[in-house]
Amino acid sequence: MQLLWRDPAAVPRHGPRQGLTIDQVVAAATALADAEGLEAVTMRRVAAGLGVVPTALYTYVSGKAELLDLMLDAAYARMPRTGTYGQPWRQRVAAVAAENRALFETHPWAAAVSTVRPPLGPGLMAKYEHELSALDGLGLTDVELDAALTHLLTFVQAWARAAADTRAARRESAMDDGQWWAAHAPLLARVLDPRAYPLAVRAGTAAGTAHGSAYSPEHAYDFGLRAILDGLAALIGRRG
Amino acid sequence: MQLLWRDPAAVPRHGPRQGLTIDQVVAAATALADAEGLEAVTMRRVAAGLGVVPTALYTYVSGKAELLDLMLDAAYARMPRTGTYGQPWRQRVAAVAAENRALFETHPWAAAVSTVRPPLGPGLMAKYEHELSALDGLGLTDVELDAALTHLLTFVQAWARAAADTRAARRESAMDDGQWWAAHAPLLARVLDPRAYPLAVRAGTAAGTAHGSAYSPEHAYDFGLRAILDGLAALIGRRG
DNA sequence: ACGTACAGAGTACAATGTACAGAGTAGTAG
DNA sequence: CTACTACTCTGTACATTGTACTCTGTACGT
Repeated sequence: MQLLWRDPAAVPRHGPRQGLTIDQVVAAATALADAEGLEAVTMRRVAAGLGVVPTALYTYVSGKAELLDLMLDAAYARMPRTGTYGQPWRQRVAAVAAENRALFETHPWAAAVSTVRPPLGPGLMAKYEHELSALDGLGLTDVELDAALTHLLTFVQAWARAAADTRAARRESAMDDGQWWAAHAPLLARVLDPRAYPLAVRAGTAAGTAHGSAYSPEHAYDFGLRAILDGLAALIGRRG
Repeated sequence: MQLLWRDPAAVPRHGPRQGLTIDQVVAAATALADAEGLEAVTMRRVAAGLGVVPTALYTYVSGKAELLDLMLDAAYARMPRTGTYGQPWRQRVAAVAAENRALFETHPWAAAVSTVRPPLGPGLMAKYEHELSALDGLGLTDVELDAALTHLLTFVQAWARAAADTRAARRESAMDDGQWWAAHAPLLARVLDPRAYPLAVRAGTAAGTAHGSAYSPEHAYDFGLRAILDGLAALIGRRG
């Protein structure tokens, strides 16, 4: 908490100056996560990137969990915030979703770190304030405002996790969807009886041929965002 | 894949009989995950629970990832499937959501394991077939059917993860929300200026006092499910 | 009966987060 | 100016993880 806000009451008075800054540590860890994923962020590698011994990092952060908090809040703080004042509300809300989607595309690791009881730092506060403003003036109560935003953000994060998992599965199996299907087709043909699973085979085939794979992040995002906007419209209609 | 479907072509012909069955291994791992969470599921502890040396498990599964696949498919297979034939569609869809919510309440670890390119086993197929039937007959195309179900399941899983994170945060900080707030209030009061973050402070306070904490899983579920049903209603209205 | 293919035991290794002890440094109190 | 104290950074150490490898013994097919 004190670190998140860079609380000046927390700077030490005695001893040698620190050779690095918290921001350098956070930046090094973020660069590593961007380049090689969250699992590459080990205390040893972050330290090596800074020319320092692993345990030296513990004078900057209390542990790895706190480092992740700081990374996330810093990423929030850097998010570009589209000005959408005066635009129709569906566009404003879609812009919020797009900003979060862009965050997860720049920093795929951000989707993987937890978000409940999140790092209550300046980055998150600025983000929250900005995103609430996109939903303001629709006649919702304050509680509904918060719930609607949470619902939207939950969707975008879940989508980003699914998209990242898709990429990871593709990479680690070293097959594209066609190869995967070819490898498993014999067993599946024997076992996926259309009489036992009529709807599943029908819908699965339809979705598969429409998207070229079992799961299409692109289509899921478009469908999901539209559904959420329609759901929000119903709430607004009830209130306004 | 062969293991998921218990392919009889995969049973060995020579050598000693296996002292255990795959199902015993999966059951032991599941029991461990239910009781102590996914991080307690180590090959060593699963093996110890079965009275066997860790590396003996590798004659049953090819690695930990496959074990998790088997656990998930088995959990899918055990899910009770509510018969909702003839009920209004909103009730049918809500029942699907409730079944998945119940799954994640019985097996919190299930929310944490990935779901894209999922274990295409008998449990998943039966689940998929059952859940599609709840959405059938609404005038949606097959692709929309699949997308709508995916959207709903993504929501329930994301909610379950958030709920689990909430519980975990509470446990590991060893504070309830009141204590947490009391511990951080001085700094937050200094730093959360209502003039800098007017909407955030207003909506955050409103949500916090309404739910007794920053995030209420219960409220998020009710709000989210309603929003999704409303969004689906709009799609159905457009089609039907 | 015998060789082959398998089950399970034991050992081993690299990687992780971080606790702990020691050496050196810079402010502050006397 | 000196001594103390609080601090930074280093190095070593440990428990824990998944799993590769080797070895011993077993039971089926010929």
